[in-house]
Amino acid sequence: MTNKEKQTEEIIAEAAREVFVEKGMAGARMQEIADKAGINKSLLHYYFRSKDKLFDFVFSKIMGKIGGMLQGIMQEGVSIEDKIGKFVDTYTDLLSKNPFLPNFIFGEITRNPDGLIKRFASADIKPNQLLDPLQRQLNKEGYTIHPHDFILNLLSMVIFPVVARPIVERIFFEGDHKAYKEYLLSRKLSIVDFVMKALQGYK
Amino acid sequence: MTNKEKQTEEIIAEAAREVFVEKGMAGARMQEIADKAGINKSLLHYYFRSKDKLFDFVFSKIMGKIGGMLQGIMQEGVSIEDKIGKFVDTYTDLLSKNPFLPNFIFGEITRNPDGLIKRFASADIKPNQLLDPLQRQLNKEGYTIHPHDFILNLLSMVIFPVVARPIVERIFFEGDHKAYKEYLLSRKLSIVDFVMKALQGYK
DNA sequence: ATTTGTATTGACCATTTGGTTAAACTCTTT
DNA sequence: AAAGAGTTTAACCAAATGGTCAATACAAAT
Repeated sequence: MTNKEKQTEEIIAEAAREVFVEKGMAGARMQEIADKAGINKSLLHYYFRSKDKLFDFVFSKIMGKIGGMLQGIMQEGVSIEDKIGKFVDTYTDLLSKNPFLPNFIFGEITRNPDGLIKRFASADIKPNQLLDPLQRQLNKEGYTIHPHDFILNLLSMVIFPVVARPIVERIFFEGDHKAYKEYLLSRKLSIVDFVMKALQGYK
Repeated sequence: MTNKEKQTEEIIAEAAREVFVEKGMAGARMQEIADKAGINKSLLHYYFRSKDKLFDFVFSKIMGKIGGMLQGIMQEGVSIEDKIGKFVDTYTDLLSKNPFLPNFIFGEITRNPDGLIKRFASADIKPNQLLDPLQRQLNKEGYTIHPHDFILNLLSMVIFPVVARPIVERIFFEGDHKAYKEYLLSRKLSIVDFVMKALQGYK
């Protein structure tokens, strides 16, 4: 039945997401996905014809979700500082709950860069619709920093500490995971502060 | 002969480094390493007993090299601004020549975080010897920023744009690789500028 | 209850892949 | 040149892995 179909497909997709995100395309095993979904391996191929197809499905879904969040934040006509704050807040929470996500995304994008164009298209993400308004806004508020630098610095400071989690956790907090997570959340304020202080220098 | 042995081992290690760094542990194939080294696959196992051992050798060597560079820069008794400048310069060049390096390192460290402790020990890296002097220096020069935030922000801005290369290259430069690379180098100044401007706010 | 279409499974297959082994080659030593 | 140690190769192996297929369980419709 369609209802049952939808449910099983959902269960499989979620199991696949977890395994793919943690192990990557090459490291993921169809058997492990099947086990995690509590089904037979053949059923994976019944719903999604191949590993590639399943991966594609999972990856596109993730990209769409992330891109959508970004567009939501950036499109609102609020001040630079509020945008920064909301961006840092939203993505810090997201990454805090999905620590493997950045590594997964960048790893797979590096492995197959050509897929990016297709994915942007299918997820309906239009980068220029994010960049151009930001540039105008920076101009209008009198900041001379190039928007490429601005957005990249901001993204870096939010995402990188998650990518480098094992190192940060060990070196800064002697392996204390709780301390690391608290620090990550405390960076919400810290990053906004840092960026705003830097921006003052560009006025 | 020991001379010949050394030479072949070197060739193998270099081939293995290239393949491992680009494909990761799970994605790398012993056959591909053998091909790249221009030798028989059996010879890989003759020199390095297993894929794991070979990987371990390659990874430790890389970590040692990177850690060494970092220690070299940080230990010198120069001003904060000069340290930042030298750090950004050195690592931007390194990453520009080894674009797969960050993804590789963070991917593998995420895959096997426990190996980190062992690796730091064997590469003779002592994180506190880097952090403590920096903290004192920030204090002495009157900056109130926490050294964790400072060092993480700096690392982020240098490393992240390389990790996210395919995305940056596509969105910012419509896939123009040369433009991306030039931008990466131009960030040397841009980052130092940004960080110094931010630091002014912490005085 | 029987049929019919869908969902699910177990057994099986072909290929890939890390690894082994015995033979062959090379180079040095005597 | 013969011996011998170290180096390199081709052939092979066992396990893992993505994928197929025929058979079965299941649910709804007749």
